[in-house]
Amino acid sequence: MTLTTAEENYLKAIYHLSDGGTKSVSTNDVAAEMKTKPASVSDMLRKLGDKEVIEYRKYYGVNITEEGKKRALTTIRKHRLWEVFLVDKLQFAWDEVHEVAEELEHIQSPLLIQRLDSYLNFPKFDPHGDPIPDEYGDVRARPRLALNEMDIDQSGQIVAVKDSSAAFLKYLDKVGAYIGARIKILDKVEFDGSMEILVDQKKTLFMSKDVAANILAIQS
Amino acid sequence: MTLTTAEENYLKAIYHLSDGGTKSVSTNDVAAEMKTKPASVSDMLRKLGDKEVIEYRKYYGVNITEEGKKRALTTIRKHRLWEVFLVDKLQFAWDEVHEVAEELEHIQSPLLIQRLDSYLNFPKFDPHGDPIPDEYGDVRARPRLALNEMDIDQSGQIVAVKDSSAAFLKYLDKVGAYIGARIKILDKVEFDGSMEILVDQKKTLFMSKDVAANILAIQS
DNA sequence: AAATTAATTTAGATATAGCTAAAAATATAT
DNA sequence: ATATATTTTTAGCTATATCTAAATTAATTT
Ligand SMILES: [Mn+2]
Ligand SMILES: [Mn+2]
Ligand SMILES: [Mn+2]
Ligand SMILES: [Mn+2]
Repeated sequence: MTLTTAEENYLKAIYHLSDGGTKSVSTNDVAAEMKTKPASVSDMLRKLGDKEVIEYRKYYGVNITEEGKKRALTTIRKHRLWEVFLVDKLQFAWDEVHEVAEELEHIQSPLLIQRLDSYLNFPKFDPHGDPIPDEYGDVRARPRLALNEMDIDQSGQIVAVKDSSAAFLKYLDKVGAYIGARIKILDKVEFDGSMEILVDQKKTLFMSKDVAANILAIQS
Repeated sequence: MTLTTAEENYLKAIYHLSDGGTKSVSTNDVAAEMKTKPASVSDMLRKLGDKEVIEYRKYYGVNITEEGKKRALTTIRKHRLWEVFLVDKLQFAWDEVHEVAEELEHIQSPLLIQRLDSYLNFPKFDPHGDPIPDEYGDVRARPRLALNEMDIDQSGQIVAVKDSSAAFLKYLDKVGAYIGARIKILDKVEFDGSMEILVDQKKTLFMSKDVAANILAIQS
């Protein structure tokens, strides 16, 4: 059973919204994520249910099936491999890749993806620090926590961003935060949750709680 | 005015059938090329006419406009650049690239194509010897002639194939004919037009007129 | 010139993917 | 328990891209 481009996009959204298939997802949530109307989502959920990639009970939201999870992970794998290609080989900035990858992920050719993976040297993470599922859909997820969840004096390393929007990534570029940077929490303001962070043992950075919540790190 | 994927594919077909816009093209010819029905073509020609990429007079076939030519050449440029990428970087065989390129050519991102071109070192020809239009749509076409048009004792170099089907390309691989090979016509059989060709000064190759007609060379 | 054949278009389907407006079901508050 | 609010679905419409069958136009014979 093949999925159309629209169906693949919906399935990927459902996979993300359900936290990898662990929660059920509402029609309205899908509509918001897909920037479309609930009425259109209802139609699509019926179709995805017929194709057995989701379990759909009218009025009670959807759960992704094992088959659906596998399909979604294939699309996510393709999306992230293309992002690596664009950044590593074509010198795209990390804030320029998402939209193009959103198209490239729908190209149908298992050989292409296998060769691309090998050409890129089997990368494990995309330019935003998100893990790339292997060809069987296995994701080796690292334990990550948002900067605003870290305590004063804790050290770590930035490994990913939660928000991949161009606006956010450009802001990170500007202030000098990047994936791989070593960080230490210097201060947390009780009042508004804003933070002071030491980057690479030399640069001090002030950020709002909102920004901190979108930067993920591993502790060391 | 943006074109849909289907419209881009039709326009490319019309461009090829019209020999680069020099001849008008019939509905039936387009239907055959697109492996679809004349009725579907009539519908599409009306749409392409509305978008002014072709000039459409009912019952009298179509001519591609300047704007249409420009659009078609952009799609052809993208198709051929992707073919080079697949062969040069991902080790695809020249008979494996066409279908994937047929999808990749529709990815919308001028930056992507500009970067891809540069990454591939501004190739002038695709893996089948077809010229790659530059970003302004200019094609520097070499004078080429089919092997069956060459005379005994003439020498030259294979520069392209007319037929890019996997079946034909695999056959060429098997007999050892490839783009860049130096050739000399040893014999032509009057009766059926079949030929005897010397490849790279060492290997003798027998081929039917049909095969010879699909191999293009420059004389030397 | 009329008849026949070939090419092309139109009419009326189907399938996908979206929309708005109205109806229905579920959840929440009084 | 009833009323109200929220969520979700259905109905009906639009647009794209295909199809088959019927109608129309153009080209070719006789
Ligand atoms: Mn997508
Ligand atoms: Mn990413
Ligand atoms: Mn195509
Ligand atoms: Mn080619």
